[in-house]
Amino acid sequence: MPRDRVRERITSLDVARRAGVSQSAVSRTFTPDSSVSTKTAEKVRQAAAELSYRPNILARSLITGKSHIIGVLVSYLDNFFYPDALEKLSNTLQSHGYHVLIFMAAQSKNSAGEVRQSDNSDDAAAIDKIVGEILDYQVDGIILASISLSSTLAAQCQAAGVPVILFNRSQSGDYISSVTSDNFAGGIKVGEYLAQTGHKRPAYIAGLATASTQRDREAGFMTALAAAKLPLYWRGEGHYDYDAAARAARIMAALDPLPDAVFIANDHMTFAVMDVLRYECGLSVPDDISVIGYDDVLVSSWPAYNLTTVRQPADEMVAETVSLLLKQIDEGQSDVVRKAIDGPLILRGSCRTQQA
Amino acid sequence: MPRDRVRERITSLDVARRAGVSQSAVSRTFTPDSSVSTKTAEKVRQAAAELSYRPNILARSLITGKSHIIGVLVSYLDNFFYPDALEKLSNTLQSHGYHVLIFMAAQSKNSAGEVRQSDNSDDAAAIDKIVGEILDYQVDGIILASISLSSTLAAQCQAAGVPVILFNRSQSGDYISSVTSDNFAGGIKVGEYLAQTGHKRPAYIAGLATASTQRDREAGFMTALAAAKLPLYWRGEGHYDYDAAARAARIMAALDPLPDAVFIANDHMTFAVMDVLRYECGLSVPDDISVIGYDDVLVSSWPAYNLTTVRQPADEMVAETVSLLLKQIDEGQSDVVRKAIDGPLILRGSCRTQQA
DNA sequence: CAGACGAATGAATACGATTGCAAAGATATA
DNA sequence: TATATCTTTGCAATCGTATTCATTCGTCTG
Repeated sequence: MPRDRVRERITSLDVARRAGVSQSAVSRTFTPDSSVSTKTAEKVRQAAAELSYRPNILARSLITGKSHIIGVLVSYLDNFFYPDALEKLSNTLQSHGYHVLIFMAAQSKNSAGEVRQSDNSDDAAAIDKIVGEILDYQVDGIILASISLSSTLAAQCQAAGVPVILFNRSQSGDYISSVTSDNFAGGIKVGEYLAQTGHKRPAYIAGLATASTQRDREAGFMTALAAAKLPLYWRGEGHYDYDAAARAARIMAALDPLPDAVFIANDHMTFAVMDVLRYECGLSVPDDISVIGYDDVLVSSWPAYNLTTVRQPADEMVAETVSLLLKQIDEGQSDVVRKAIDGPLILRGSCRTQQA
Repeated sequence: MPRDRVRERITSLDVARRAGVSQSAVSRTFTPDSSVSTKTAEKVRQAAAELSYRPNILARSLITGKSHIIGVLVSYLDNFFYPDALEKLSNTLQSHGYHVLIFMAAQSKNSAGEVRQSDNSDDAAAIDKIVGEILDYQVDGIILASISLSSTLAAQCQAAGVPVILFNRSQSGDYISSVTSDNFAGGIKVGEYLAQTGHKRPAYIAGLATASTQRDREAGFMTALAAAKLPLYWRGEGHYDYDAAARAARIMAALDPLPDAVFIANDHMTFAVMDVLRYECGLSVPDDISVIGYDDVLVSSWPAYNLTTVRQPADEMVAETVSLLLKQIDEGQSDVVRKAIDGPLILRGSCRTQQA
């Protein structure tokens, strides 16, 4: 038996009538720091409970101009760093009275297993389109995770008075605030550590060419190698993609002599590399080759990989992102901030610690 | 230099003035299937573009009663099945013109590493509170991923005319629609397969006791074992938690004789079990013990685990969830549907395939 | 007890759109 | 050309709430 098609909503006016007060009184009861006597507030709460009334946030937003919604745009979630960050972002914002409207930038990988290219110019239009949709929802702020923004759209957000923060990516040209780990310093730590531990033939497998994280990590790494007078022995590209990294690893494994260490631009690719080295090539990590990754996602600490890696301090990055965003919301557009948070090199078992 | 604190919004009225038409005309231009001549529509689009005007969705929702927002409540994201499902849900809904407002039910795990208990009665109140918040946003529908709902709140959603769908969990008592894999059938497949392949001492590590997935998988497994006249050799509990599963595995590994096979209620726990067996106990999988999981998340196919497991068909589950939800939204509350989608047993290398 | 002052209240308006309605315009038919 | 029919168009009401303003109420002080 079909139920009422349209259930009429209970409004503040209904509550007002039942409580024998004005609609204003109802509104004030549910608005903090408003002038209501405890007596009428009590009557209103009583009536509201009986009718199971709850204020309509959308109507409220229309008046106040604040939706308490934050738009979060994420390109993909298969790198475990992002679900973790998203969970923390959502929880933190939730505790501040905000909520996350989530948008995905990329389709899932196509069946041919082609490299994902979420940063190229083709997709830039798609990103802009989605950011437009986000703005339609009158969000109070936008967080872009591992995604860049065209300058025209950045300007549009600015014009709309909506603060934008880049999470885990930075953009030098435009004036957008960003929060990242200190990728350059992280790269340096890896380079220095490989030099200290006596590695002689270091290799590098790069991430997505357009990503600032990739550029900075590699630049730091190369800087440290140069300081140690260690030439880079080999370089491959993995585009931050598991399958692409696996292909790069196969090429690397065919080198003679083999590199004695490889730094890979993130953990997600590193899993692919280790799998290929161990299970396709029969090599041992770290006896035949040392492996270092970047991110320190949860899986990296599992014994199957036991990965030496640079930690991205997700908690701090999220805390910083949220506090920055809320500050910009409260104070209006303020100065552009580029925060890079330092993370430690976590020593585990995938990298040889002694001179060979 | 600080910018305008409050940038005045551009409304349909501004556009109307610039285009020399009425405000209604502007609204109609942006409302499909409305009566506007192409000539005025063109003028309006032109003016809108010049002012970079976009309709305010919140205001529109207030009138139409449809927010095009779907509230999605998720308990945690560290089991890889959920980020994957969330990504697919968001993409699918996005392609239908809806967007996902995400809510997290559980805090991140506490530092003591205690078992997460997102289904117990303490948290039930928290869930209800969050669902209340979701309703405040006038969502058009709610999807609960691996979360149950109190009957009082279920009634409240029904009263509010908001359809609710349980994803990957079902609830027999109340009248809420749900979409799951066919967990009972999956359990049977595992039991039959272990029997066929000549295993004699099967063990089981359970998930969260209150979860329907746990109950159904175990029930199916036990049914198949009984049919094959195989007694269950040992049973442990892992609460769908990595660390708890690791503890269970340590207990199991101390048994003499060792079980010759273990079915674990999901892949996430299975990784913990395999890590303990291999790297703490020096056992070989599957030579010393066969291991079968449930979910077939991405990591399960990686060579490091190469897991024999029952696949949960995420694509189909998501497609079914969305189509069911949209149907209920369009047609008003309709009959309660409980969909259980069959998934295959994926044979990989973690389970012995021959008689011992 | 009169006067003053702050708190509490309700009426009215605004937020930015959609939409029913009636008038006006365009097109077709006789 | 006059009439009928179908499209366009603008006016005005509406969605559910916050908030200004004027008013009333209560309390305190001299």
